[in-house]
Amino acid sequence: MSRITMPPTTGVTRRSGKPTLRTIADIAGLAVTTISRALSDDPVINQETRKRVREIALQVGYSPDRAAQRLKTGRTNVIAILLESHEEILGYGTSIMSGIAAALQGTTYHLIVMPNLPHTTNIEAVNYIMRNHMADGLVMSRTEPFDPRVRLLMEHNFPFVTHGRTELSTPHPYVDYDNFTFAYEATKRLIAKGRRKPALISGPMQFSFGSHILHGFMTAVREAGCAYEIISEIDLDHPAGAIRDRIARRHREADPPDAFMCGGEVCALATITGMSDCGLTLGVEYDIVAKQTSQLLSAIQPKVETIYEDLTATGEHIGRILRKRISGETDMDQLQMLLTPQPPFSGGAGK
Amino acid sequence: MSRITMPPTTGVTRRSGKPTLRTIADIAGLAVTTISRALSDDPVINQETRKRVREIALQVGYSPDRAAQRLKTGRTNVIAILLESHEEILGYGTSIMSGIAAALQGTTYHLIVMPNLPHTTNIEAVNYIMRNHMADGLVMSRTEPFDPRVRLLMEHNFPFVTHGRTELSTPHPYVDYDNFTFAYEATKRLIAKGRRKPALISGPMQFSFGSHILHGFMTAVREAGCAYEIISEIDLDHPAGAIRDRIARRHREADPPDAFMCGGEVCALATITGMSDCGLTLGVEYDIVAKQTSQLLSAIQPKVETIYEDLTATGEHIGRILRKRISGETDMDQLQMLLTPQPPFSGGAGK
DNA sequence: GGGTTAATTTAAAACGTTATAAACATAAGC
DNA sequence: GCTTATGTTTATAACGTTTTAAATTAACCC
Repeated sequence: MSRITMPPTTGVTRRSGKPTLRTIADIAGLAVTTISRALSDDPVINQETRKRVREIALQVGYSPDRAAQRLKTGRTNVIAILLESHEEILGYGTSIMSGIAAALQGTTYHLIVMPNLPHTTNIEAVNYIMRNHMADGLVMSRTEPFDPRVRLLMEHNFPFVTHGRTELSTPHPYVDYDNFTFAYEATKRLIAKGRRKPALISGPMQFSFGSHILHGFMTAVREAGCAYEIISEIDLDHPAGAIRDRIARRHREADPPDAFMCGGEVCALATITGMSDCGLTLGVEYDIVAKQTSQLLSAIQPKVETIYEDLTATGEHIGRILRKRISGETDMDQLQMLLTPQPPFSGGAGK
Repeated sequence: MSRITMPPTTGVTRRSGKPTLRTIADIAGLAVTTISRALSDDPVINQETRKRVREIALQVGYSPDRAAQRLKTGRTNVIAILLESHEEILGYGTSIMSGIAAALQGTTYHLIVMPNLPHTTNIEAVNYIMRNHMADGLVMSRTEPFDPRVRLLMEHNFPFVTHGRTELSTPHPYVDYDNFTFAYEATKRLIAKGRRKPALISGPMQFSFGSHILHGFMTAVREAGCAYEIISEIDLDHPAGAIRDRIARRHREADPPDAFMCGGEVCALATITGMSDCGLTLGVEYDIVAKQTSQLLSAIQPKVETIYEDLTATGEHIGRILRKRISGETDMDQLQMLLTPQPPFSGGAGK
């Protein structure tokens, strides 16, 4: 019996035209292993060989098979973002995603969307992603002070970045907008305009940003020693119609506010409409300062003063930080970022 | 030399705790192949065996390794959506994505986002996705009458669904909103209110929906035999500020329009503001009919009449049709869908 | 010129799955 | 008791990559 072994199937009959490492190996007359190492620029491979292999790869239009890499290495090269349904307004989700995608541009990472469907809880989605290794890292928003998702992720040492801080004792990667300073400065502006009684339409209190806004607002009104009000029954998550009605109703009761601190553009528009229902004019009988995340409000209602939050930039930071975290960074100073509202305040970003 | 072969590594020492087919095989005392077939409910496997294997799988929390499946079968189980940067407003992208994700719920498909970064052309992104087999199917919006992306995809027989129709001679899968009927009925409403000269703020003409809107508008004004105007210099893609300024400027010139057909909520708000700059009141000196895609406009300005387009439902249809297409459906009647504006018009959906 | 070391390349195995073809019982036909 | 059929299970190979360990070549030293 002949002992001569035929070489394994040579790269002639592939199932599709797509070039693989073997294609390059056949052309270069080298082994598949060598090609693999050359392309990952392993210094153990001769400098010249590496160059030649790179050139052939470029020429045949090689790009590595993600499934094979993932199977072998256990890394998915995927970043997942948990999308919430009430983020559909004014492009919050899309802006953040564009930013993340921009930060991922030029890397091997792809962005996949895990929408939070009504009947799935958030924590289930997180569990699912971890258990099935759907991604190498995760992005979440709407963090709660003692967010159970964050706890779970940290327990499993799974890389993630939150948009928003928590109050958990163990530090974790985050990117956040300084909503305290935003609310503080916004409220001070209302008071500086000579308004007597500013009112707050707050974020939902179960989320961190809600209490940051509240805290900023309260600090400003206490410093000024003026009257204030926290509008009851509604928050930023309520539909515009509900906010509008509530504001109008409030005005018809005793001692109404004459200034509003709004955490979002929709909220500001709804407030203006509610006041207008009562015959009041913005800039005359009352003022508003709002957070701006798109170009809509300032174009429609320039009389609303705004403080800008750049969500696309936020997304870029999130993407960059998540990459750092995945590649092993543990120094929290490198993994946390607090974005300060822009001028006329303390301009620029940085922790 | 002994000819006895040791059985291949048994599933005792895995690299992680994650159960695989081998885990189940070891427990059941069957071969890996059998498990694979049993789980795919292959009738060649004994009914009882199938049941037993399913139970074990459930018990150990098995879920198949997507990378391995993908490597073996060549199918990615991924749907990609091409995201455009100007879709960031009012949650267009997020709504569509939620809808698609809902249609994908319960299947093995994941949704990945391919953002169209400024320096990448759309056609490059399509090419990239096809060449690298990044997905089994693609979703695109903002179709042009002779969309080169659609041509390319059809040439390669790559499954896709567009949001919007083309005028290409070869039919292809799409989901579209009937913008002709929308514009026609909207314009008729303006005329029915006794308005003398309706004006159109059109979509960008390079896109199919722009010309559908124009056509609907023109049909209505010609039937009525009334004066009309197509506002020059701006379209729906312009920022709210630009639309506002243009509308105000136009009003100060000769023979201004007294009614507006707006293709979007932002456009309607900008128009109202522009007119308000000239001291005019909606519902008194002029009227607007607009397309509604969120709850914002109707809450803020109930005096604007709207016709609703449900983008999440659109996304669901897109998802369902793409699945059909991927699983081999070729009957175009099953793969095309035109959504008709809701009551008081011809209500309901259907081609 | 044998022995050691360094530089470079390579063979073989493995990741978890599925497709192909073969093996194994059991029953039926004559 | 031999084939033929049928129902059920299995071994083997393959998808394209990376990792481990081994092989090959070149260079250098006494």
